[in-house]
Amino acid sequence: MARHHQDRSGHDSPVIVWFREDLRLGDHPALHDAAATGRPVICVWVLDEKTGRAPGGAARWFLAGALESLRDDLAHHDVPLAILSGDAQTLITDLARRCKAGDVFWNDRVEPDQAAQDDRIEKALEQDDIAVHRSMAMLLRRPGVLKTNGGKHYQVFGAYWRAAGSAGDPPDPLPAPRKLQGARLPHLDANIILDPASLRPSHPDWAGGLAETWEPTEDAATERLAHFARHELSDYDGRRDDLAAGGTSRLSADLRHGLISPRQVWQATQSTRARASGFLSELGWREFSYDTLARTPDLASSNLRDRFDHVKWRRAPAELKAWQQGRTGVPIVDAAMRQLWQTGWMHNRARMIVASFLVKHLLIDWRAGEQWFWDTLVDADPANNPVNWQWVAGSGIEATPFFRIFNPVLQAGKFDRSGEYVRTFVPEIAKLPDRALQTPWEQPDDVLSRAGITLDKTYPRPIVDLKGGRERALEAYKNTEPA
DNA sequence: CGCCAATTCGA
DNA sequence: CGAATTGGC
Repeated sequence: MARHHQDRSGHDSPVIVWFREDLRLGDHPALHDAAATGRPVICVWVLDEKTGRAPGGAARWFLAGALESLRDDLAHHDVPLAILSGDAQTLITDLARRCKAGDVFWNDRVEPDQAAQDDRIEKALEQDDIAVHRSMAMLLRRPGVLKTNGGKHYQVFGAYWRAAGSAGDPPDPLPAPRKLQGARLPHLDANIILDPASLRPSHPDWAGGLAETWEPTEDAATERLAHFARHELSDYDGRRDDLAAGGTSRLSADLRHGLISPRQVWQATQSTRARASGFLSELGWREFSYDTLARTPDLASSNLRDRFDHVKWRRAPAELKAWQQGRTGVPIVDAAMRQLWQTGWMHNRARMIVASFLVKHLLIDWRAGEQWFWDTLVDADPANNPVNWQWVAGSGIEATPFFRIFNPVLQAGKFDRSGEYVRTFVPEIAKLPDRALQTPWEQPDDVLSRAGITLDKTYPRPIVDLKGGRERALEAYKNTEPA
């Protein structure tokens, strides 16, 4: 525990806890340490859209609920949460001065713009003689800690994760503070107060689908983790790739916004069977992605491999739009894109299929796909999202070879064998028999008419010939090979 | 966490 | 002769 201040009159000065991507009470080092001072606590959260990457629409919807829920949870302890909007440095330093706080606690951010802002704010506060206490809670380990023997950053996930394994287990999660004492908020100008509800998108249709799918509260996230660990984890490897089975953890949005912590996930999944499964390495990819983001500020805008700067991406706005709206004419792609639009989430296997289709078959710049995911995923993550898009495009670390091009029809045969995924999200072709479902354009008229389908009217023909698109991509990617 | 075609396997 | 495996792209 660090040094504490007492104000000159001898009263306990309040301490401030600045919440960021850690919207929970459990395993929250900043809140935990603030509570341990025994002094009254004020909590604050700031939307600073000019620092880092402003959250996309679906993430804002999730944030709205998570903030309302956090405010309620803190209110049970009579601790206030100020939800503000504007320049974080101005707002935090001003709040600290005005409530005569002696200490400010936060859990560090990793995104480079935000990390730099944290450093600036720490300096500004310390000039005011306010102590800053910083912890790491959003990752199992601070970025940059694990290095190769040559002192370099790992370029290959497998090596990175092995090194992480031999570096020992991460610390156990902290309990939620049992006793918290709130302080009164000072008067806040109306123009800096943010009503979380205003973060929700105005499209009622969109918000409706999100509300049916997600419950952005710490309690629900904790419950989901426990349920996954107890009932689903043991068969994770067998079911994770089944598009319709729901065999994945679905914890991505909770992790992204910090309704649960990676250390809690780690602890919940330590059975022998769980450790042998592929699940923990998914957590590892998240660590690896943040490790990359920490030293690559332009991760979402620049190819990690320069050779990809010469790829001639197609400008094809109509095809991009068809992809976004789920009307490419390839059922498995359309099902996935509609799942994304309707629920704010897409199965991981489906993410690979639609990304490969956009970047390879349509030869459209991965950044266009990355941006669409950023806007529409409730779990849109500044590290995972660009790292995975660059992985598919081949421009990233440990990327797929340029000639690895998913055939969406074969993928559908392997991972949507029953057709349940396509039938759920592309109902207009649901009456096709299994063997015809994934390739309506290849079916004779009688099969189509029995299923009530008129190509180009009730369902489109593919916007790209799969074989031709594949060959075009191979040609375009040729010059990305190492010399 | 490839595709495809050639080749080998195995009932 | 179809399924499984292999190797180049």
